[in-house]
Amino acid sequence: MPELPEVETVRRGLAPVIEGRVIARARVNRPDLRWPFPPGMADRLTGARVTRLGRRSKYILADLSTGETLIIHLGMSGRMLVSGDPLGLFHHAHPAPEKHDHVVLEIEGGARVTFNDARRFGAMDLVPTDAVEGHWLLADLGPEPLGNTFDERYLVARLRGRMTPIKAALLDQRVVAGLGNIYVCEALHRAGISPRRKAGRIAPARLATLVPVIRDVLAEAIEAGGSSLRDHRQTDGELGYFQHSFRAYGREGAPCPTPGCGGQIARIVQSGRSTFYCPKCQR
DNA sequence: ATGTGTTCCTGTCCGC
DNA sequence: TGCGGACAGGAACACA
Repeated sequence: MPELPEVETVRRGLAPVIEGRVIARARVNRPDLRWPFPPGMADRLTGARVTRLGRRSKYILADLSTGETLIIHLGMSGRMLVSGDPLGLFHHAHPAPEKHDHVVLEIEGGARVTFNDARRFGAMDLVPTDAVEGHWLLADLGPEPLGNTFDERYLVARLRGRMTPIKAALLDQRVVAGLGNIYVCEALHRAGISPRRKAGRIAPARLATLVPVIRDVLAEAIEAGGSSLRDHRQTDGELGYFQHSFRAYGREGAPCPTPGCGGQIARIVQSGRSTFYCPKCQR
């Protein structure tokens, strides 16, 4: 499911279509996703202008002229597809409705934004804009990995004493917000750190190398439109293509791409989730 | 507090 | 083809 690069890709595709525009009509086709929609959500969206489309971690935040903000999480399989873009340059005419089209926003001027989420692990909520940071889903999030407060000092201090494997620590959204299974595997491979190593037992200098590596892999993935394994699509329906640049994720049995390593990518399970890494060059 | 396992839901793929 | 099981990009929740 979408991690930070996929969510940012979706935000960037959505922004030119809805930022500054009015939601002419909102429609919900079921009462809930992972949780019930907030009361009267469709009515509260209808007629509102989207003043700004932002992102925090894996959440898309649509600030509205009504003083509220629509919080959107794509869960594992959520997509936001744009159709009928009046510019006609990037987006297709309205396609036939699909199974799992749960929320549809008709934008003044003719564009349509459709939220489709087969597995329904996604979520939406609508709260006063000044309450977004304190929202229970966002309140405990750690720093943005591409932001200034995520630096070597922070990471070393934050992981001091932690006995959990570094893989699990980086998946913990309170430590750093926005990484998921793919980009944690990719970052650890690039840093040459074993995913099994206890987070608090890694030498600070080695831990510090993770910071630029995480930034790099996320930036490259955003540049590539994210990674499409099965569900992720850009807002125009196109695939992302960063999956072609994976060095470890999903490559069990393949040769390790590290120059001169000669090892083989292995798959293990850590706290119920697949980890891909090279046992030879990741120590 | 910290760490781990389970759970939500649907779709797809692989082996028999 | 059909069927069962494993697995999937998240993360809240319950429990040791």
